[in-house]
Amino acid sequence: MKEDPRLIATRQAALDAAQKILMDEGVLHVTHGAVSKATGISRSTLYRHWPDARSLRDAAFRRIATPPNIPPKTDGPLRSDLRWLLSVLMGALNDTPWGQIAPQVVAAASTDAEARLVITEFMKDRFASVEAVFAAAIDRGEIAADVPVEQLLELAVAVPYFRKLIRHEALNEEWLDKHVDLLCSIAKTNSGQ
Amino acid sequence: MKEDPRLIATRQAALDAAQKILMDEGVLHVTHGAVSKATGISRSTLYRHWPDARSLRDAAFRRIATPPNIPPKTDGPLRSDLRWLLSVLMGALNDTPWGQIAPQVVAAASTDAEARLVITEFMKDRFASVEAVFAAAIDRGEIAADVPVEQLLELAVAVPYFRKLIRHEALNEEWLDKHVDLLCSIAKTNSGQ
DNA sequence: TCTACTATGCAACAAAATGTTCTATAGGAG
DNA sequence: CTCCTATAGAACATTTTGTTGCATAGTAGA
Repeated sequence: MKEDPRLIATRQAALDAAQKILMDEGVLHVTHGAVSKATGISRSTLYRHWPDARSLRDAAFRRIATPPNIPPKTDGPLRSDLRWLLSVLMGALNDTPWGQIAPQVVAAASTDAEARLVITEFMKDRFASVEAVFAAAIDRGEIAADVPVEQLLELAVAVPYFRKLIRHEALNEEWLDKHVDLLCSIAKTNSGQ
Repeated sequence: MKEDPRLIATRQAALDAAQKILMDEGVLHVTHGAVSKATGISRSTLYRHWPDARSLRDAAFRRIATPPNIPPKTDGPLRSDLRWLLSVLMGALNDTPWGQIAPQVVAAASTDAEARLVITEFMKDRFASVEAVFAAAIDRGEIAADVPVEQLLELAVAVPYFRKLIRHEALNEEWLDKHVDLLCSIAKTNSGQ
């Protein structure tokens, strides 16, 4: 049995609006009333879909926070693979809802286990991708087997997040080049410690 | 003319409670009603001090977000100076209200110019401290003059914040040692690029 | 097309949170 | 002791939040 198309349409329109409100005005303003006014959907219908304010906010979070699962390239030289992957991450932070919403999720995570789960899952994927790139480089003998991969992973991902979420500075091609340069340089000189 | 001691006492007690609520339950629960119930101060008095919910929350934020201004040590070897400074930062993130509240400030910053200002000011101080450490090391000839200091600064600060705020992982002595090791190693091998 | 089902809109309602205003009281300053 | 002012408390208006019943309209299936 298929779902009633009206359910789907309502949910979609409501979450679209909730997402926009979340990004533009912050989590405080994501309410049934605000979504109703933005969409024309009646409050009672919204309450039927999401029984209270919290479930509505959670739904908005979860919808945005679904990560685009990106399989890493591991064929080129390390520099090329790394640049491609971080370029995708940069694009996601700059141009997708996730980039705008991440700060709110981060904050929610400090008091909400659900949001914390969203983040750790998301990060696990990120780290796995970057790790695959380094592992391939080690397999190819391009970098030593004993480079501190864990730390490199963290550097690779921490810096773009820090710049974007905390410092509110631009992530652009120029920065990306420098960042990749530094990572490669570390990977190639920091073995055997 | 001095301020009425009752004003001071009320403000302090109220903000103490607001701070605790902010950390324990999140910004959503910082309300005049909640603070009144927690402190015994009447709602009307609280409204006299902070005319609306937003100003109360802002006050709670600003009170916590005041950074402890830490002058860096620049006399020892680089490794020692760096470790001392990052150890203080680690301590602040682990054990002070700032560490618990930072995620909320980060989130607020995405829609609130005031919060954004708090963060950038705070970060400017952090960066200046770390920069002083590197500059001293360059003066002593301990590291080359052309190491990419800007990037090193960012690495030094980004990683602890990322671990704490986003990954919710522990900052401990073991991690600190590794982090400082890596930073020194980068500083000493990455000149002239 | 006809029928049974169900999601929606709407209005009325209850409950709680959010602000406002007034008055009596108590603490602090000179 | 006296004036000033901050607070407590209650009464009140307003907005937000959540609930319920009912008429309407869209959907699926025969």
